[in-house]
Amino acid sequence: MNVRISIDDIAKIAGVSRGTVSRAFNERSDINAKTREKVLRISKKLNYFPNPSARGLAKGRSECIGIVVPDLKNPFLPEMVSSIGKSAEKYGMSSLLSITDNNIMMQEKILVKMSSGQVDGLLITPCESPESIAMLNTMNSKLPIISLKHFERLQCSSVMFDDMLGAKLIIEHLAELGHKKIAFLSPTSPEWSIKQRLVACNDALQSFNIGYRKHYKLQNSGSSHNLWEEIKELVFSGAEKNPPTAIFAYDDIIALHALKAAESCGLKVPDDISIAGFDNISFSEMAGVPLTTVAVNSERLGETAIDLLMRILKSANRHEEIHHIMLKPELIVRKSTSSPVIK
Amino acid sequence: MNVRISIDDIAKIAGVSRGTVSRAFNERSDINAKTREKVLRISKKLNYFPNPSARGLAKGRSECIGIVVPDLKNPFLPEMVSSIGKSAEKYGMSSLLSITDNNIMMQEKILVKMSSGQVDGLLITPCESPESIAMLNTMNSKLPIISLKHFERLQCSSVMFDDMLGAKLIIEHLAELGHKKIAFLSPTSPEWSIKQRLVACNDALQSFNIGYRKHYKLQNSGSSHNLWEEIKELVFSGAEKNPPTAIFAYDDIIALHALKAAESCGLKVPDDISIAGFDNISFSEMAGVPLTTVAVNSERLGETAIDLLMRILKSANRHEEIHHIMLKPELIVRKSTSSPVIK
DNA sequence: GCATCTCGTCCGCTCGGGTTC
DNA sequence: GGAACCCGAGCGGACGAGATG
Repeated sequence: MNVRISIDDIAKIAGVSRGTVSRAFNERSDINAKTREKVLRISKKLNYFPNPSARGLAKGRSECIGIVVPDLKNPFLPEMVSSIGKSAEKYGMSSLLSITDNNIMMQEKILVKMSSGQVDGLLITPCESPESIAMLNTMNSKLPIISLKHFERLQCSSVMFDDMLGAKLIIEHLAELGHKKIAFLSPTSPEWSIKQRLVACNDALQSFNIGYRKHYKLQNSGSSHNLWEEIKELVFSGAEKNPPTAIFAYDDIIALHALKAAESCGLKVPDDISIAGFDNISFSEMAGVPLTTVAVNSERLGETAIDLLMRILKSANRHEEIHHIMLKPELIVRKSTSSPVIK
Repeated sequence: MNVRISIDDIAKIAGVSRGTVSRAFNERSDINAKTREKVLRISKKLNYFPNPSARGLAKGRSECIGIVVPDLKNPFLPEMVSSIGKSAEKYGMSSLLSITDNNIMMQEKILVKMSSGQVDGLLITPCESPESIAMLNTMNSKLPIISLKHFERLQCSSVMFDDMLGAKLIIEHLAELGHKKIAFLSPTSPEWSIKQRLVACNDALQSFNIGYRKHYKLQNSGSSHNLWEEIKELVFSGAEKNPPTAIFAYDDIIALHALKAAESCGLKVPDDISIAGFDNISFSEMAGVPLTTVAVNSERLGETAIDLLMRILKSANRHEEIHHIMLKPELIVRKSTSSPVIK
């Protein structure tokens, strides 16, 4: 019943030695095409596949890549994970997924385990703490690591979307529509990408000679259920004396909440206020008012990251290579932005 | 630089034998607490963790569970995957994720590899084909498999939400609101769960003496971008002579598209038409009109599935055990349903 | 000499019998 | 006679030197 079939069984049935079966599965040249075919045919019939643990031990690599993310709440992340997984599969690599919940201890535990030979390389959306960055810098000499965000002082390769360019595209779009009062709406947390987008915002506003600078900071984290109520309070309450005519939200989730907040106050989007997001998650297209946003092709992100990782893994002097790849985002104009209505 | 530290290094530094280091990492009793602590302290300092491949080979198990899903598009799936991953982590198990894209060949390839010792157990949302089911039935004798859906003739354990009860709750809710014309809106595919919900629908309608039976079948698959346009055509076009006053959508995604379709035709939800979904994905709460739906707690699903898998793995006669666990869903009434307005 | 195959060693660890105090 | 530890075999496969034709 539970007999696990091994390389010896296949060898015996095929009438060859263990080594030959091994060669059949390892794309080595010193094996007759007919023999290989025969071995593979028999293996397939018996659902045999070389034991990955034994293989990993003998080869010194696991043929497995690690994916470490804080959560899968923002739809952008599952899209990315899915694309990473499928790209890895193309190289014959399996994917080990771990969720850190943004907990540094958890991340550390996972990284130690993964770097002990469980995976050959690592794609990570890291926690943003000095300890976390220090640890990644250390690990990177043992294990190729690709960060899916970038931070100051992070010394490993990264693949990410160009935050600054994305923000610039949005601000330019809004400014060109004639908006003079554009606010940025983001979580409070000191995330690198928030900082980047804010800087790009201000730069762009300056280049349009717009002096209005408002940065609304949300207390609740990104996926909180009543985020829109907080936004309502923060942005659309009567307390705001000089309200913006356009809002650039840090991401689509926040933009969608802003949309709901505006509508719940009787405001029409985009007539009364324009709203733009970032990420182009699938729901942004089918919101009540389809969202203007910046598209970051998560498919391409995953593919690029895996391609880079595989290139690094094949490279002899992998430790000297650090690549930073910035993917260009694209402006997607939908219905949630328009010229401000003069009243 | 790239020196991989091994059990022997730790043993040497700690002044003990390899076996003792091993015992420290394996919760075995025959080791002095002080010795264990010392070994673990040294290991931690050097970021040492026993090589999982070597461990897997020696132990005959990988301490890894496999998660196989068609995709991560419907937000329900990432939620489930995330919860599975975190629950597995609690047992010290890593999670190997694979995306099949609903491709049977891909699923087969993945299953063969995983069952070759890559994972100790498997959670899967399987492709619905006879070959797929046959393969799972075969594999189940080699590897504990838990299906996250149930089908006829599937002979392995399953953990899932009670489709029929969920559908019943929705129909009862709508009927009690006074609806007499309730339509079911689902994809065309012959999925088991669609069939289940349809049957439960009809049963419930019958028990309320409602003769109106309309089943709208969508051609596009669940996550298509212009699904709402298809719904508009199918349900809200003038062609429909006897339109329903309430729609029960197969899942929240479809319900949200239906919402958009209705609104794009100038219909008010719920005044002109009630709409209900299934799954309670996070967006259903913050849609323009918050969605009445059936909540299936994905956290609990993941946890239950892993608990069951671990129980099976520990059980001596695992091959004789087949468990089917049905989780009870819960009705969530929001704003998208109300009594029909008499005109 | 070349294509193809066999054989023995080793990968890093776990496990349990044997040993020590 | 335990508690705590050492030691050697073996897990399944990769690999390369040597054998065979």
